[in-house]
Amino acid sequence: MVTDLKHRSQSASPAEPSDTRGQILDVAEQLLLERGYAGFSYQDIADAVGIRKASIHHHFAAKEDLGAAIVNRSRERLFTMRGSVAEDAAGVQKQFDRFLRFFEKLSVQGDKLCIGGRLSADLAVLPDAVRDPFRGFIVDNGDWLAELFAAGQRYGVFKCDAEPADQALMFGAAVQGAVQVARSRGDAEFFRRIARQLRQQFLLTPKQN
Amino acid sequence: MVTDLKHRSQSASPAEPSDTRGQILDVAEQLLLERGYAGFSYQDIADAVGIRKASIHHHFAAKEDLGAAIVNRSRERLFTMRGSVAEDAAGVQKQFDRFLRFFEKLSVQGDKLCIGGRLSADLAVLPDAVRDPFRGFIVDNGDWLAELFAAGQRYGVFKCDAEPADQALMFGAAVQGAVQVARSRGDAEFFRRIARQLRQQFLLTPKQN
DNA sequence: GTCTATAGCGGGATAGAC
DNA sequence: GTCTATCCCGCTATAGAC
Repeated sequence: MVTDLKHRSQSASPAEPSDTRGQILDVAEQLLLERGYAGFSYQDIADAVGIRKASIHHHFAAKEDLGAAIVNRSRERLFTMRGSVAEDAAGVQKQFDRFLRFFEKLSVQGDKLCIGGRLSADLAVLPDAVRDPFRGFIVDNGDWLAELFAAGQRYGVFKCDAEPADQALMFGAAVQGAVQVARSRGDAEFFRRIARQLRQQFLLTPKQN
Repeated sequence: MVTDLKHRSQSASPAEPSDTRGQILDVAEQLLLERGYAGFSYQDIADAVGIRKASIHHHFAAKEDLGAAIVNRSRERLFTMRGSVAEDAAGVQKQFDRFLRFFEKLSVQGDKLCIGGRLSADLAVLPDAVRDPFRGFIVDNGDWLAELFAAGQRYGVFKCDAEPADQALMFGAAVQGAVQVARSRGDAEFFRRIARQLRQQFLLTPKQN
């Protein structure tokens, strides 16, 4: 279950101009994904939102509170967006597709990593208050992928040549690595090539696109 | 060709106690892989080597010089370690294995990323003097993997169900992602599971191990 | 809830003695 | 080649007026 959060209403980005807390959260998340946890400052956020950096402390007393809030929001977002694993072939295939497309969009829209890849790279410089919820996020995500692959084999969507849990693990790693490779080569086309390859590798009836 | 470097003799770690420059380079590389480019300081290095931080500037005037030196050394090391792509089945299989094992060792020995994953995550906060040689490193590595997979199909080591260049891309991404996943879950066993999966996926005759 | 002002720290970098 | 001492900067965080 997802931890209960006070500010559920701000889950959907972007926040309204009147919602300062939401704006801070949105801006901080973008900066985090682009530059890493140590790579953005309250000053950067203040400039983007149009307030003074001291004011941010009113909404997030310490930076680690802000970091934890970003992680918790992502976790909640993931949870509601993907829903439970479907119980028929068409549904599973759709979820598989949506998953891939989510990362493709990230990769295309520029210089960002997904929150998983980002914080996993920052792990050594993360305060406990951020690292702990992040670990939960990672486990959540892995469990869901394993379920998806199990269902996919059951309903004849995926090839059955290995343990679904191991396939899910490899698939997750490949997607994460693909985002990175595409970014470091400065060319989103690399992500698409890898995605096509993954579809051929795992799906019994891969679509063309 | 690898750019000519003045200090080739320090390529093999660890450096002797008398070789201060080499020691700085070794320590800095470890810190970089663990914490990222912005996550380590001249002070950290000074403490580990047992000198004052001002002394480091004598060997590396600015931090970006140190960063560039680490990248260039890694590039050179990769270049000599792997050699040219073999021209027979046994040789290719051995190189494929060595490649996987290199990352497995990284993953097992603890809290580190490979230099590719590390700097690719730090890309947005990297000075040009570090980013440029790093991009060269990435391209080098991708080219070599593509050659390896082409040879592997030619000599019947790998399965032939796709363009070798695309397979190489996906393989590289999966390995990179696997290092990250294993690290963020704090369990090197995940890397081994993914590695086994990759062998089954690509090799015609995967070894048991 | 936002502001000005400032404390306190650690970063990279430099000057100059030895 | 290493040292001490110092500069200047940007960071997180706090105090207190409005």
